[in-house]
Amino acid sequence: MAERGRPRDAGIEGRVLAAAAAEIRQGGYDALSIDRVAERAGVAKTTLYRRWASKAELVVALITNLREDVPFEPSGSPRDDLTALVTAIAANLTATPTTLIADLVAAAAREPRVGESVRALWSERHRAVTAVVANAQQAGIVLSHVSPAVLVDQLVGPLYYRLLVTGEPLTPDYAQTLVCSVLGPEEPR
Amino acid sequence: MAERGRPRDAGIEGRVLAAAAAEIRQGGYDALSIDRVAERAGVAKTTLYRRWASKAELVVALITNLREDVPFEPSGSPRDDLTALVTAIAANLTATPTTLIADLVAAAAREPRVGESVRALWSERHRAVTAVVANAQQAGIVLSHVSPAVLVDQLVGPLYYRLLVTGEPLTPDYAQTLVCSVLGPEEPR
DNA sequence: CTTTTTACGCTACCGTAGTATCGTAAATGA
DNA sequence: TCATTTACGATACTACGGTAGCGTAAAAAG
Repeated sequence: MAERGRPRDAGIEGRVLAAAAAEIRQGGYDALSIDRVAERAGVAKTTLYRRWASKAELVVALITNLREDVPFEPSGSPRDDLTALVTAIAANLTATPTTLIADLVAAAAREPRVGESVRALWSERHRAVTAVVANAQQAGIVLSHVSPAVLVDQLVGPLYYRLLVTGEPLTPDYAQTLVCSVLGPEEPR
Repeated sequence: MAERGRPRDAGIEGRVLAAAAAEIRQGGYDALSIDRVAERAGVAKTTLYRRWASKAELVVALITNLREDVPFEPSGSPRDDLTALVTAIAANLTATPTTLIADLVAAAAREPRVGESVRALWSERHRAVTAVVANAQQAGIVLSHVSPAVLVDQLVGPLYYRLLVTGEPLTPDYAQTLVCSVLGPEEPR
């Protein structure tokens, strides 16, 4: 059962990811050069490619590592929950350089493995939003007969559309408007 | 007023675009090699770069050229119009290789000039959808108080979101569901 | 100790996008 | 005719992502 050959150097992965993080932080996806990352980490390029199949996979691993899980507890008010979730996603998108997201999306479309990783990255939040929408619908707050999955697409999709296609900014205001459009106008208390 | 130096060879642009179209048609964005396009068109690479600043700009010019304007006449029924428009956009997106769209989006995020071109490409349809939504809202068919621009984002954004992020297919059914979600359930006649 | 297996570094290599330089061709203006 | 200006082709170059091959180091199995 034990490993047969020479064991992998345990420090390499961390050093490479640290070097990659330092590079990508100041210049985005394009500025991250595999040669430079390898040199900075004191590692041969071939060794780097033994761990990650492509630059895109390295970046995905990097993002996955940097990601802090935003804990989400339902507050009882679906409207507040949805607003918080959508706003958080929007904030996360604006905090990340657009070119990085775009290049990641492009890599996901090109390489199936990267696509899976990217989708796994977002599935957690996607599920959270879906759950809140489904609850709101069952509670009668959402009047639409449309399935929660579609409503989620209409909450989150516009964020990506604005970011990647129209280039318009993602203000907190906009996130709230999206929620209002799905839930209906806020009722006065 | 007349041009001063040696005039540009009028046939080059067409030959290059034809060669590029032939290459991109069988392999997408990545398969399009500038060197091969230049060789195929019988043109020096430097001449090619004198006309298009980057591979992305060449591809944008290519798409712009290939694009046929889909004429749209309002039918009087906003629901039918919206369904037709959204379905047409979805069909157009699925007909184009996803990697091509993704790479174009990535190039748009990287190079401002490409971004303008890409946005100009879609602005026409975007305006058409906006006009229909605004009319429907004024006619009282759409009950939402949300601005037409946001509703348009919620109609079109999910298409891109599915295509580029979640990877789910864009069925005609889905387009109709999006319209129903915005307009409310269809009323029986 | 010897064989086998895996990891590593190194060098060389391929195809790519894009740039720089240079000689030359084709036009205009004096 | 001659200088100027622009376009073109050709060559060489840089930096990049990614691959192949080789010698060697470190472990386990015999």
